Amino acid sequence: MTTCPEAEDPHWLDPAERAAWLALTGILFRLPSALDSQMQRVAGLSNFEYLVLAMLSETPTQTLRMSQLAVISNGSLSRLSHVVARLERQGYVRREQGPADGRSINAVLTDEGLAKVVATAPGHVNYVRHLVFDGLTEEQVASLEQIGRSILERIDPGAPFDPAAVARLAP
Amino acid sequence: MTTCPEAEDPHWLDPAERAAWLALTGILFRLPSALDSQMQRVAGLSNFEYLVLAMLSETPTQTLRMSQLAVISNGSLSRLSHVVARLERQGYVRREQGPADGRSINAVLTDEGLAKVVATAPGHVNYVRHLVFDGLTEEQVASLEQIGRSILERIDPGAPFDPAAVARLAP
DNA sequence: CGCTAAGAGTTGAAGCGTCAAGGATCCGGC
DNA sequence: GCCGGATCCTTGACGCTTCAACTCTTAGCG
Repeated sequence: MTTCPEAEDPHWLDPAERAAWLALTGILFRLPSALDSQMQRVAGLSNFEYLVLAMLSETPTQTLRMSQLAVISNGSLSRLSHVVARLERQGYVRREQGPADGRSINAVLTDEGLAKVVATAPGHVNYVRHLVFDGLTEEQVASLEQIGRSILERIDPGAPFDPAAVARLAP
Repeated sequence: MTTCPEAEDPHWLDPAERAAWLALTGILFRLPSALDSQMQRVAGLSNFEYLVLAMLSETPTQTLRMSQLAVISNGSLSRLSHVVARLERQGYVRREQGPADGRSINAVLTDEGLAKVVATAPGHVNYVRHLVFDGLTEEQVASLEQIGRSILERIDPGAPFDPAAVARLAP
């Protein structure tokens, strides 16, 4: 992101690319809002807060250290710190010292937090399915994955793709 | 968005869908940040601010009424109002009464605003090409458009897809 | 052993978006 | 001709994210 080609070469998008770009930016603006407002309405959570809880819930011990949690939930450490502070205030998460490294802090999902995820997840999945997958063929789903991976690889070369894979690295 | 199926039916995503969903959420989180920070760095503008200026510049008279501009730049009217206020302070945009309807306000791109777009657009397009299109085949580009349209149609049924088409409706 | 550099996490301030409220103008029925 | 509702836009407050310090800890190196 720091080094990138910005050579001025007015080489515009062709019509097919332009159409695709329009569709992509439309998604970029509208899908997060849709997810956020549904989540806010039915669970009183932001989409990112839910994601943090969900990631914790998918781990064997409901525990993840902050820096890992930040990566797999696609957020900065600073953002996560603020969010976990809020979630802790609401009783969904608890923070404790990691045993090995004196610098590390583990976020732990509380029972209430787990209950919240269990209560919220099905509706969330249904909504995602309704907005995205119900309208796509199998081939399109496969294509979407390939396209997404390609773009992600270009934004952040060598970045981990699957959150679960990152979580499994946990000590 | 107000009415949607939330019947609790724990019908999870299959592996292919899950992989696609991971890729899509990755894009949803990371692509906007990447675009925003590049735009901030090279032009001192947010991506949304740039979009507003760009939409105005593509219009024959560099003029669009606020409500239309809000739609084609994928934002709420309130957001646009704040943003145009900032852009006006910077001298890139001017606001004037629409002649026909006493309620309508036209946003007009100033000469400085046009110059800003002209200076910024090539680098932006190159960056978009670099992040997105350089990694995709023709078939994938076509597929991306279809997928995007499908999702957008489901988020907001009957919404206009092509900004240019909306702009052409301008009186 | 110190001593410096790098990593982990937190904090506070500043900026932006959303939401709810409000003022202004237009339209439709009576 | 006028009153009620709808449309267009703005405003202010609040909440969240980012950014830039800052603290505390660990690792490397002489």
